[in-house]
Amino acid sequence: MSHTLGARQVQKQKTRQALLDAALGLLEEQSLSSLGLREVTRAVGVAPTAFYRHFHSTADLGVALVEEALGSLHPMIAGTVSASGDSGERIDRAVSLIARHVREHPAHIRFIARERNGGVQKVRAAIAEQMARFTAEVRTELAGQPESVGWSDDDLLMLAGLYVDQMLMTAGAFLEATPGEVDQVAREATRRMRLISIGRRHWLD
Amino acid sequence: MSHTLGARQVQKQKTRQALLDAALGLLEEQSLSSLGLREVTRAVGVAPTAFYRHFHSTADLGVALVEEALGSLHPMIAGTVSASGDSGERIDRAVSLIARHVREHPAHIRFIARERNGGVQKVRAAIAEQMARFTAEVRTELAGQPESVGWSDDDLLMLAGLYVDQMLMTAGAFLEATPGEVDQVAREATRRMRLISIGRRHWLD
DNA sequence: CAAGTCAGTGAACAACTGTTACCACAAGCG
DNA sequence: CGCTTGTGGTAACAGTTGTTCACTGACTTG
Repeated sequence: MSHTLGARQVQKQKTRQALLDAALGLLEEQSLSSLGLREVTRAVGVAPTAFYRHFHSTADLGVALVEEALGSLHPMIAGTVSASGDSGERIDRAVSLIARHVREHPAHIRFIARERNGGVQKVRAAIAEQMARFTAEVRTELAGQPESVGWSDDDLLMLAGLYVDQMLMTAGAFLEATPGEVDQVAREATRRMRLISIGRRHWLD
Repeated sequence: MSHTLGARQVQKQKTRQALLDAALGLLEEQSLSSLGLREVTRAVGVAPTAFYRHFHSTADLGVALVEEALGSLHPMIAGTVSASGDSGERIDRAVSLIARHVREHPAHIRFIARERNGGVQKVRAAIAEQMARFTAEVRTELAGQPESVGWSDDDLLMLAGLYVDQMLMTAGAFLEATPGEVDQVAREATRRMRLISIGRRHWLD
């Protein structure tokens, strides 16, 4: 979509990415509202003023982090819901996909879980918007399944929201779990999803 | 349980409560990890050093806030689950009880929702402990209901956790909702709870 | 190749932070 | 009553913060 950009832009993007990475690292032990601009630049090794070339404020950086963290989740969510097999197999597959994603990108999902109700309004809004997008995607995915005949659009959206929220909570539980607790978290999450699926099957009774 | 304590202790408790109240107010627009000790004392109108007479740090104050905020929730949760009537009536009652509690103590539940995944480890742990206690209470409450015959203890605990998490998420949704959206949030929460209840009814099939 | 653009630098600013040591003075107690 | 206890206040400390201004020098463009 864009022709090869000059060495100038490349270097700029590299610094910008370094700022994002450093911020994500620092946010493992604090919230965005306490993240200082100087703290980030110090971790990267650039002058504090360089920050302004990329972001207006740390809140702005937070919004960029939301895009980065949730952008990579779109394919996963889609793959989770549209998997083949019966209900039980799909749930197992979904839970292990979540576990893998948390293992590979812990800082990203920690950031989302933390700032979803965090102290920075713009970041909360950005996360809510992306989550609504997820929910809508899951809804259309669910709509194509045979179990969904006779469902109203509203009810499908409700079910999708329930699934999405449950996924994020499961991811958060994986994060806090010690290595020894991971299996138990997975089993609990599986049973929760199974109960929801059972509720889905009898919703129209 | 304690005999009337002297005017000394009374004044101390009053200051302590003022610090807690001021902190809760300040935390509506930021997270605990960015809350400064001086900020709190300034809001109360006492010297910064007075803070140390009551708390070691702002993290300590956060733990105290957890007790205050979740202590008042115990009776509500119990009343929610053990209400009389059929499943649908109990759900409606629970949702409106949540709505009322959010309306009356918005700062408390905002604090809990925010710091549940917040940047302060000790506060996260305190919230997790209280939530586990809630879940256990709901479990024993559920165990006494006729719908629970044949359920294993593990499955009851799973269901209780699902309910408790759903309640907190509903409370959080009420918080972010504009006055015009409140009714829609209530309806969505009701439908979610209903689906879970349906899943419960057919769990042993 | 000259001119201009712009990412990053360095110094300075006023304001703020947590923490310390020391003091004042009212309450509690022998 | 005198003595101790302990809440709260004052003053000062070394560091930190966000933001400004003028600057350098490598890249881009005409």
